[in-house]
Amino acid sequence: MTVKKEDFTQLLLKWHKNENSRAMPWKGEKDPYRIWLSEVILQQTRVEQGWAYYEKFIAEFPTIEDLARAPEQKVFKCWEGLGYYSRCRNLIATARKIVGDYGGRFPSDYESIHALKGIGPYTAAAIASFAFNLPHAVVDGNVLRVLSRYTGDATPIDTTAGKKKYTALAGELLDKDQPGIYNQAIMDFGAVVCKPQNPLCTSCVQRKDCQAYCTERVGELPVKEKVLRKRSRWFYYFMVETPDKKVYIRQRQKGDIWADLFELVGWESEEPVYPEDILRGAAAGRVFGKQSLTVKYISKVYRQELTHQTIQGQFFTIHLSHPLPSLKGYILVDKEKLNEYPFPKFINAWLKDPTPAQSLF
DNA sequence: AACACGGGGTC
DNA sequence: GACCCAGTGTT
Repeated sequence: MTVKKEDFTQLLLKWHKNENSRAMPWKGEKDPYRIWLSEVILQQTRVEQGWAYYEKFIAEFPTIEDLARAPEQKVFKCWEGLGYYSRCRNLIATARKIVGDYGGRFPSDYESIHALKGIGPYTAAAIASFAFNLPHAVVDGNVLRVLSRYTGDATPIDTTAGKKKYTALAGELLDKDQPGIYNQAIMDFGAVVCKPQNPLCTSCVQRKDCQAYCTERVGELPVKEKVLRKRSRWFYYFMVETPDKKVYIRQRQKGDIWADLFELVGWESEEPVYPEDILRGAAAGRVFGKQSLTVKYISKVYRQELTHQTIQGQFFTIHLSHPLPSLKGYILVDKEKLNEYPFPKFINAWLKDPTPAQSLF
């Protein structure tokens, strides 16, 4: 499929200039630090959702030096609730690398930018074009959708072959005299006009040459190959409180969901478990031994839907008569200071509003 | 190439 | 409930 670049690109730029009123705090930004920060926040994240986080990060860490020297936990606390927490870990690592190895100055060529942690082809192209005016075309979900529809191409966008094909086309269509403007324009166009659902085809400036529109296949494009599979997980957590109002928490390790965030004492099950069985089970015995403990509350069943998982679980409030002699891997912190630690949304839902007892059999 | 990784909006 | 969002890293 060949595309007349002069048509597509010129119409796109004209639309951007005359009809695109989408405003964002980082638009037109030239500081590579701010561009980078906004792009990482926006990976797989809607502009509306990332907006407040960007403002918070800029206020808290105005420069890359501020970010590089900040305690990790403080940065994670700022990221709390945004999801995909490896982005935060890589953000910290890259800030420290740039400050340590590049004297605080962002590298200014595509390959060096791409080599940084948390920066893939999309983010590297965004930074290269927005900050350094380099001719690299961004390929995000918007671009894939726009190009698939415009060319009427049913090649799946979530395959290696598809990405390669659309990336090549994106590079051809790029206006190399103003790559930043062009990249901004095509992403806004995808978000505002060529939307996933109910695109604004009847008023679209590209409709005359849009193959999907002309052949009435807009609703069928782009094509995705992979089917989403969901897994169910159950988490049973204990707020184990000592007489002096301290509780046990630990940091989750990498390799699973919520890496680097904190969690309460607890364990996971592949199947739902009755509260009675949780408390009677061997695992509870290993944790609490013969210690006399009081179960103050058992929460309702909390549930959270994620893209690839359904999380369910319950929270037990336990009061100890004496602190446990040792609880390997856990730290003991003041209950009042729990809000200084980043927790998954699932746990925060209960921490912020602990539902009182169900039955205390 | 396939899969894991959050949370939220829209229909 | 299904799909998608200014994707990246690991295996």
